[in-house]
Amino acid sequence: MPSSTVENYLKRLFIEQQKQPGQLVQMGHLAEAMKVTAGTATSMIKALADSGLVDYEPRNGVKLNVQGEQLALHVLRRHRLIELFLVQILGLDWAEVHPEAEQLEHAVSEKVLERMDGLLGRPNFDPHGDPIPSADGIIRKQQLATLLNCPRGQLMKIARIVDQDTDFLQFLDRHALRPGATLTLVHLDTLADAVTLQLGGERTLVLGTRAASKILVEPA
Amino acid sequence: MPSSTVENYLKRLFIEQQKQPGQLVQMGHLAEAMKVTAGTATSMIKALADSGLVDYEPRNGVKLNVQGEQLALHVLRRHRLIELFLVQILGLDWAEVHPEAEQLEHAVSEKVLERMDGLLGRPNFDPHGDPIPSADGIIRKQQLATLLNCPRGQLMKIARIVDQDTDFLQFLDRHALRPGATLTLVHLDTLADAVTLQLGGERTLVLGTRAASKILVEPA
DNA sequence: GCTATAATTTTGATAGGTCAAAATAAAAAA
DNA sequence: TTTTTTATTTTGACCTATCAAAATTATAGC
Repeated sequence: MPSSTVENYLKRLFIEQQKQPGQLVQMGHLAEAMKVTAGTATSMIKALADSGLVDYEPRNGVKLNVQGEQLALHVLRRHRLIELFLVQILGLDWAEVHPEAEQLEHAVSEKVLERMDGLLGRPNFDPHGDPIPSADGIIRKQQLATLLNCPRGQLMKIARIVDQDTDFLQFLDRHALRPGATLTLVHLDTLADAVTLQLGGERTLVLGTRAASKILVEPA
Repeated sequence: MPSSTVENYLKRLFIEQQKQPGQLVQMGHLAEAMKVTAGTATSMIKALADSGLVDYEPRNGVKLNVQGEQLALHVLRRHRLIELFLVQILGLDWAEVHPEAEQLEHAVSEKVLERMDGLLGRPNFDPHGDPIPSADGIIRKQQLATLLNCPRGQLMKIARIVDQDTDFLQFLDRHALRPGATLTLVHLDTLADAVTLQLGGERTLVLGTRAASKILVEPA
């Protein structure tokens, strides 16, 4: 049974790999994401390689192998189902469930997870719009636009927020920018590094491109 | 923040202390209950004493001090609320929730626990009839008879089962012996070391005194 | 092609928990 | 009271996960 540390490394590797498909994850990058020193990451990755969960190319980088990826998807499933459970059943705020789920994902048994899944009606997405991997480790790839590359002047629906920082999510929430909400991209100003959004009823909002790129949308 | 190991030691100490009020808990006893070697228990207890959570008398035994007891009650509260949550909300079997709660009790935040408590309607007892300590660490002492010292021939109600072994609990469940069920003590045979019970509708059941002593009852 | 810089790996230490086995102390028996 | 048995504590070792700092290797600049 993998320790929660191992589960965290695998989950992190999966997420970093998704950001740069096909490439190896650099040690420094992983170390920073895990908030450990580079040396710690190296020794951990060597251990994971010995356990047959990752392919490690010294001085080059690391990636999950098939087995590691299955495990990572499993952890991700737990995490996301728990997030939805905390919102839907316990009424927590979607902006704050991430750290809670971070703890619980290592303590919830298969049986309990299965009950949660049933109670929630076998959901496909968590409160941030992230897809929930199926029990057999399949995750639907989404083709979503960001607020930077979506058509202008067209009504769009927020499908997903790809950031778990509570403060950022609460900021979005205060402007009613949550998955499911609709909005229109009015203007993209590359020089000012900003996008102007039309929200419901006259309200407009300007976001920097860094923030805007974290909001994924689809045609409403 | 106490580690889950520390929480487990404190909880165990509280439970063992309750069995023999006023007395110190012996190292060997504690070690056995924690399923560690005696040496491990000794060094752990010394660490707890240094942290100011227990009073330790070398070669004599150990007991929780006020601070340790508060912490233990807090852990116990988490454990028991979670057990009830698993039964009431997720529909798990009362006989099997103990090990699940054992994991979850270290991962659930105050906020989540508070939501569970609200959703369950501020309950006072867990699925085994064990009292749930209040948020400020107060636990109601119960004065309950066992099936060995309760009045004969009188209809009694099961109030509590003081054993967490899944197999034993499932055995009881198969005979509909759960908290809330009623029964009558027909006969206590000290020589045969057995009690005869009258269950609903003609059914009788004979239990050894060891098992019978784990079933606490009150007048129906 | 060399050197300066940046990233990675190694090394030596530490902390929390654990065990096996040796040492010690207390309790029971003789 | 002396011996034997039993319980407890100590010692030395191990494993996982971590860090700081030193050593190594790549990369980029010149």
